[in-house]
Amino acid sequence: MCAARDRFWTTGYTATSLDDLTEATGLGRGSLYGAFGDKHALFLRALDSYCDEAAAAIRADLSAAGSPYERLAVHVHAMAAVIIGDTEGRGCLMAKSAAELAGTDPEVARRVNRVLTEAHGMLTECIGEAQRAGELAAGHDPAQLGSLVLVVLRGMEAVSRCGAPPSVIRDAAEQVLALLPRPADTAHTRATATDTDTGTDTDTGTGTDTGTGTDTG
Amino acid sequence: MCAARDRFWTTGYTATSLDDLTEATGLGRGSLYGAFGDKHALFLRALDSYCDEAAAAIRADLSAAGSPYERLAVHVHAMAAVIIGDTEGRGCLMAKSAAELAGTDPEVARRVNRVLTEAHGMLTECIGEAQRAGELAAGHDPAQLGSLVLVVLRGMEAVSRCGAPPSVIRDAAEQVLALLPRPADTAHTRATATDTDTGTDTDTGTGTDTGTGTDTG
DNA sequence: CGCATAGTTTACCGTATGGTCCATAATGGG
DNA sequence: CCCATTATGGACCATACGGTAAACTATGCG
Repeated sequence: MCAARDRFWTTGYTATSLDDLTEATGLGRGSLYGAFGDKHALFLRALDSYCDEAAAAIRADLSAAGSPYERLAVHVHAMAAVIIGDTEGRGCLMAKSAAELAGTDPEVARRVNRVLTEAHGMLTECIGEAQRAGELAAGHDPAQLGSLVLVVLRGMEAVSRCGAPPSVIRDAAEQVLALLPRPADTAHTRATATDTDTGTDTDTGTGTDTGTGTDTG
Repeated sequence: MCAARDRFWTTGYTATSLDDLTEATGLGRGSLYGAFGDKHALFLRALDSYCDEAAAAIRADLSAAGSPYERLAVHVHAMAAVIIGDTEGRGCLMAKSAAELAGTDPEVARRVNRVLTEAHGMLTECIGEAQRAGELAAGHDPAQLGSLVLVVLRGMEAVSRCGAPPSVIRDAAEQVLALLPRPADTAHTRATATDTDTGTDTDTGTGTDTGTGTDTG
């Protein structure tokens, strides 16, 4: 089924034919129908698999060792690195499926929305923890900041698909982390902390999490 | 050709058949081929039209009356309002085309990239002006902040297509504007300015620019 | 071993697809 | 008016499409 998923990922649902799928999987038509029912059901299975992995990767990043803010920064930089490293321009199956099908296929829309909602929840939780730990300023709604980070993560993927150079993606990742509000009593150290964090997290993200985040696209 | 564009916009390129196009346009097949050459050429014409309008709408927003920061805020809120108002979930033809075709069709990739690059330039220019006018803090690279705003704009569209509720889009728009760095000597008035701007710009964006931005999707 | 069941391959099906071609209609110029 | 050219509609084309059915192969049980 991984071969089928990859084919849908590269070519899109509508433009992937049954001949494409038999070729990719090495199975005959009857076998594909026997195992999966029909093209649409196979596609949903592939999408489910991808979405599960994407959610798990986010969860892993945001549950890892380190302080809440560090985890958040590692995740954002890892996502940026994955997007930048996607030199074949395949993008993200979830986003591409949403673009192609969410308006006409409620099954796709529902699956994609589930992952997005889950991601928003995890980001919000992590930001809330960072606030309680004193890494980020309290007094801002963590769900609102979570919305911003979520939108940036999705936006990096979207601009990459539109041919944006790596610098745009890297800059957006760095800037959103740098601009999250710090506690007021560290206002003077803010510039220093920003520089330190940027350097540290960029390196960590690139080296540690590229593999984990590969499937997130 | 507007009818053809709308059909491609709703259904996607591959899934829109020639029968769909003859129905939408009221023209026979021979006429469509006579006027446009083939399906792909018609699609590129539709995409060109859409991209030109999108770029013009951004230009209009960022060239309008008002201070540079106000213009930026108006644009971001207008885009958020358009996205939130897209209750049919049609999304943005440019983004959907990039998702469906940019990986396999260089003509599409080039067109989409042109608009994105142009938008980045306009945002960067506007942010630079806001810095020189003292509305935003100097000392940050305007291109980097432009990247962030661009990514947020594209990300709002992307999450909307994934079924995000209006609050996520609204919050992301408000937060990115609120978090752009202010001049250091207005740090105390920052909270006040943020509240004032949020209220003013939300209203202005909804009322003034919804129409202009409609085509941006 | 034989038999029943499940899995597989592949030819075939009816329908859909983008594009072509031709008869007809519309338009403009002499 | 007539004639030449262009535009149009729609029938038709060859090919592609998702799905089905039948023949064959593999597997497990008595």
